[in-house]
Amino acid sequence: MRIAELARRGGVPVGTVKYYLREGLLPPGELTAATQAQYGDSHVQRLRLVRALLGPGGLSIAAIRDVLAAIDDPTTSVHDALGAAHHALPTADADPRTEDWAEARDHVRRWGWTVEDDSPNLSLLAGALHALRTAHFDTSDRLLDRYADAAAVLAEEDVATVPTTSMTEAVRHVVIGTLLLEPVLLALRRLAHENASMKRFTPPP
Amino acid sequence: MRIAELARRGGVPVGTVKYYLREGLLPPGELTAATQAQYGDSHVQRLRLVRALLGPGGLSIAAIRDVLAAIDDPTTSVHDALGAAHHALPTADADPRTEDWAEARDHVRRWGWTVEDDSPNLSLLAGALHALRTAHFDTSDRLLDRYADAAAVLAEEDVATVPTTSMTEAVRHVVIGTLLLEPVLLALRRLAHENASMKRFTPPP
DNA sequence: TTCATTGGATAGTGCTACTCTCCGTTTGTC
DNA sequence: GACAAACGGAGAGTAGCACTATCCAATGAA
Repeated sequence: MRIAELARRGGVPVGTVKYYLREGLLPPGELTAATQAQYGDSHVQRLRLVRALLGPGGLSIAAIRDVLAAIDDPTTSVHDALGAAHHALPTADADPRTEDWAEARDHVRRWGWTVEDDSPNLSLLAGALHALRTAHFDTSDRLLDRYADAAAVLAEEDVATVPTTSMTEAVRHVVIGTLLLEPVLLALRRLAHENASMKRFTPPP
Repeated sequence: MRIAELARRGGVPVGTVKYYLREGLLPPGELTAATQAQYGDSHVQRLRLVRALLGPGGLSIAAIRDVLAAIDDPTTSVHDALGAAHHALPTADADPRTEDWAEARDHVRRWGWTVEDDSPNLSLLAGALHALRTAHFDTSDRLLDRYADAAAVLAEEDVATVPTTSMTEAVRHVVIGTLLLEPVLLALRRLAHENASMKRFTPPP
């Protein structure tokens, strides 16, 4: 197919496809002449993946480029691909202060989790906890433990369902599952809040 | 205090404070002369709240304005404040297709949750599920049920710990808890993924 | 033959969250 | 009492991002 059909099947304007090609998010098509190229189904799938990561996934163009590079690199291990996905995500702009970072690390240690010492996710947690504190919102260890328990249960499940057939598939599954299930989880939590708040604060008719 | 100290205590440049004043995110100080105003501790707290919502919270200036208006309005009920917070959040730009929306609603019904028929969170869930599908990521009902269970447990806990002393405090607690615990949950899930992936895919030394 | 479409490159747009500059006024300091 | 620094307020300007528009020569379909 040519660029117009690729754009149509991906649900985006032609100009946007050209932009993605320029930015390296889509591999170039196979040139059949100086001004003619062919695209295949793999291009359609890649385009749709880019759109999913851009929208609900909340990634930037640059972050998507990193994630795709990790997916495409045949030497990437599943664990490294997950790391690449984490590194590619929007990190806290300013590195959190040492005390916040230490607090985050202590929590993780308390739960018996093994993570990299310089994991960007530790900075993320530190930043999130710092934000709560500056907003004067008390977070008891008990509350955090519950959140950690829930996160652990979901993560175990996610990792357990990684396909072992092909490394490429495994990497794809881990990256997409990590990134695209996040908005699902947030939406579910908000809906659950709505339900719980309804039951608690509005009297039945 | 005057604007320079307010800015220092909030950790932002003076120009940014002026911008927030202009945008209505901070109430004006008390004028003591034509070019002199006094700010209090409440301004510092409000400024820090704005920064927390802007950074880890991921809200836009306009969204923050709506959330603050709900917090400040003495007639807001706790349930309405939660709704205001949800409405203020970045919603999926395009309204999801009817089939996605119906699927989301069916899931919620299956879990026995009571939510508004036109809740923006339903659109959010629909968009998130649609993104997974376009990325060719299979989501079994069983997986979704696990995520829903986890979300329900956390939401029950969150709603149960809302202070009942003062309505203003309750509204503040609900809004901040809803918005600022989201990045905490995401960070925890990523750390749990890192831990689970480490245990599963890298052999012990 | 005609005319829209193609791949490719460059420049421009709209939006957001600031940031800069300017103004006349006030304050603290010498 | 002089005077530089800081003040509140307003408007214009900036940087980054994700496109979007325009142009070009070459090509394909009618």
